[in-house]
Amino acid sequence: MTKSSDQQVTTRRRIAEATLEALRTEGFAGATSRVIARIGGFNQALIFYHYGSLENALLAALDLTSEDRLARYRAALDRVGTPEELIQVAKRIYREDTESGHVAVVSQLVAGSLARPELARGILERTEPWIELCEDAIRKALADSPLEGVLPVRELAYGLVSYYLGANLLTHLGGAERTEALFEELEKLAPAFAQLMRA
Amino acid sequence: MTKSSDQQVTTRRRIAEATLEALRTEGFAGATSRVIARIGGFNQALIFYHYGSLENALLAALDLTSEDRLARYRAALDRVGTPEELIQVAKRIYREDTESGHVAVVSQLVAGSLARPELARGILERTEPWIELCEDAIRKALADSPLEGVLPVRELAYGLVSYYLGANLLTHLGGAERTEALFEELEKLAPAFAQLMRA
Amino acid sequence: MTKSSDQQVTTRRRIAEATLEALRTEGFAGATSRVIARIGGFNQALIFYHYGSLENALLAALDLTSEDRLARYRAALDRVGTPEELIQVAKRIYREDTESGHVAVVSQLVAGSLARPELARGILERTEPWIELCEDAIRKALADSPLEGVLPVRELAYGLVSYYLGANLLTHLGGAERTEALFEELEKLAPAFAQLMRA
Amino acid sequence: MTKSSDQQVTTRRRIAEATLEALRTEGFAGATSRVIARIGGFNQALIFYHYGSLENALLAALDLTSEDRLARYRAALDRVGTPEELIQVAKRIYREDTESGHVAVVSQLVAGSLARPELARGILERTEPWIELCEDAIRKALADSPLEGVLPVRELAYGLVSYYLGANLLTHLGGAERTEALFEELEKLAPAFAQLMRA
DNA sequence: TATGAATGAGTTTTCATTCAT
DNA sequence: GATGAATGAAAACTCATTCAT
Repeated sequence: MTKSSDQQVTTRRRIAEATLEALRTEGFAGATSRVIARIGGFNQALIFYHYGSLENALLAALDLTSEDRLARYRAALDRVGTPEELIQVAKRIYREDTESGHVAVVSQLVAGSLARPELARGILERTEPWIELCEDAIRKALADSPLEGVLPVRELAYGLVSYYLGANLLTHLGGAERTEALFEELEKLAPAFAQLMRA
Repeated sequence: MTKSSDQQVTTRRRIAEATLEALRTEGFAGATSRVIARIGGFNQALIFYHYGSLENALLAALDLTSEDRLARYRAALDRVGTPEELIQVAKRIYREDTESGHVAVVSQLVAGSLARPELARGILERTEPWIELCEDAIRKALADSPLEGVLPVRELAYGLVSYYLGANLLTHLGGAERTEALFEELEKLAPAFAQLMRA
Repeated sequence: MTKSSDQQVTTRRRIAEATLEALRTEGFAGATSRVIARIGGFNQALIFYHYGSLENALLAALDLTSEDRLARYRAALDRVGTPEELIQVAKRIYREDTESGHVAVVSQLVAGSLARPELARGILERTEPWIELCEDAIRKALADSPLEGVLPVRELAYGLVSYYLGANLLTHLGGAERTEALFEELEKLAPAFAQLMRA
Repeated sequence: MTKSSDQQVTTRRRIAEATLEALRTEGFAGATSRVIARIGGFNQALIFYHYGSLENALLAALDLTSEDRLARYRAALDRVGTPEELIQVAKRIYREDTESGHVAVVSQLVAGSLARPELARGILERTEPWIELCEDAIRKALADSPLEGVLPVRELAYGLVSYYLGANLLTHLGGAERTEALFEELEKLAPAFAQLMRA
């Protein structure tokens, strides 16, 4: 790899990181080229030089955080065997995501993209791997149970992703504890559910 | 009631209605004071005279649509007795909301409020009656079943509202059929679930 | 007329005048909203409030100078009887236009509109009365001569307007004396031409 | 000539050609360094390395097309003897120029240079050979006629160039047929004019 | 009560040009 | 000789809001 392409990679990444930071701290409406440039310490025009448009930079920021989270979750799911464990992992993921700001960024982008068809398309594409992740999770949890083959896995996975998005939105409106409470209750119910599944 | 206060009520309502229409047709980002004034056929400044800020007008628009829908849903739920019926009602509500544009407005507002704490607070407050509605619905569906008193009604209700919000967001990003598909599958499963409940 | 509509007229006019001044002193490329606002002593946004777009303001400026000049020329032509007088009037018009900056503005706009179809349309429309003016002039000069009915008046008029535009462009590139020289020579030839016409 | 200077010539020419193409297809306003570089398949900075500024590159493009056209027209004029033929040649030249895009480029440059004194100077210089061409043409058409020595050849030549420029501008604003119509009429009149000249 | 006019601050994007390599 | 990266300055336009009337 030559020096210049090295540098390009670095700069592109710096821009994506600044964009991510802007989304985290200022939200979608605040992630303007000016703000991103100030955060990253570079010229506004650099964003357009490297990404062509703000929207592309926003998608790059989304990729930055998503790829990292996806990898982590896949690893976590590999160690999951029972429904109880699944709920626990889901709860941990939600916490981690909330604390790291990942979900904040995702929900900001999803919400903000409502008015921008181009951006919406990019985001919809990026939803796919998450739905697949959920599918795998559900499939694993149901394996060797009487529910295997009965529940509509693909649709439930889509429902889970929908729920996550909505929960994040509400969390940001100020409903964090209530989402936590739901997890707590589900955790309590999990053993009963597991028993049911074995029957 | 004097004539002037009469007229004030009327004007306030006209503004709220124009705001609602703007949200429906142009989305949150397009619901600017200029657009609202054009739709309603009045002066931009009137919005600020009557509501003090755009955000308040947006909340008034939300109230306008919410009160109407809430009343309708309460009536629908009064006639629900079984889980099967509940699912059917939920599906019908989702369809109606989607077609009427109500959910579009709600999700636009929730999404748009992410960056505006003032607006976010107002919207969170207005979530409460919807959660209560869901609570009642769940409670009714579980009545006289072995699950009564076992499932965490309040938390599940919050989860349902979260899901609705997320589903709407994804619907607007272009995932309408998939949400429909989930409802179809749940409808098929409802009888089995009802039977389970009776055991 | 109410005060407010009075004021509106005044402000619209102030904007058009500032735009005209900007065209005169800074040329088409320099007639930006910022420059116009600085010249007129008002806010940039005011231009868009009153005219919707920069192009409309530019056309308003064109109208401002054109209407005035057209009226003047019509009056001058009313007093013209012979070809000699016509040439003299044409020469005087060219001088006045050059000195007043009218032709500078027109050629700037015509030139600048090459890249802007919307603007070009507006300008083309405004060419019509000038072509008609030339038609009248030619027709009058040929009246009762053997050339009457022989020369293609309408086409020649269009040719004259074309020439004026080109001459102005070249004048601004630095060729003023040469255009003047042509007028001088034509003036000398006019008597011979007049005599020819009577034959 | 060394290899490197050979290559330099080639590159300079490639740049000028790309600039010409940009002027032809995108107009003056669209002939930006970015566009030129894209068309030519080289780096933006190369333009400045070889020509110092965009304006110089634009002038080089003008030279490229002008030299070619000039040579062609000189050849055409060599075969012209009568006024009838002259009009025909003029008409053909106008058509060819319009179709080849040459006049588009010239008028774009003249128009665009209004606001740039440096560019204007360069373009004015390049007008000279065209005026001379017209002078030769007129002189030839008048040879051995009673008008020889009477008409102001140099001034008329300048007038013709002015007219050509203006006609091109108007053609681009949308008045192509009208310029054509003038040529048609002049063609019809040419025989009468020729006869007059012989008298 | 209602409005037209006005504005400061902001938006995304583009430009010609420079510079280190 | 050639290039990718970078930038300051500027463009047209929009916004929520204010204010005098």
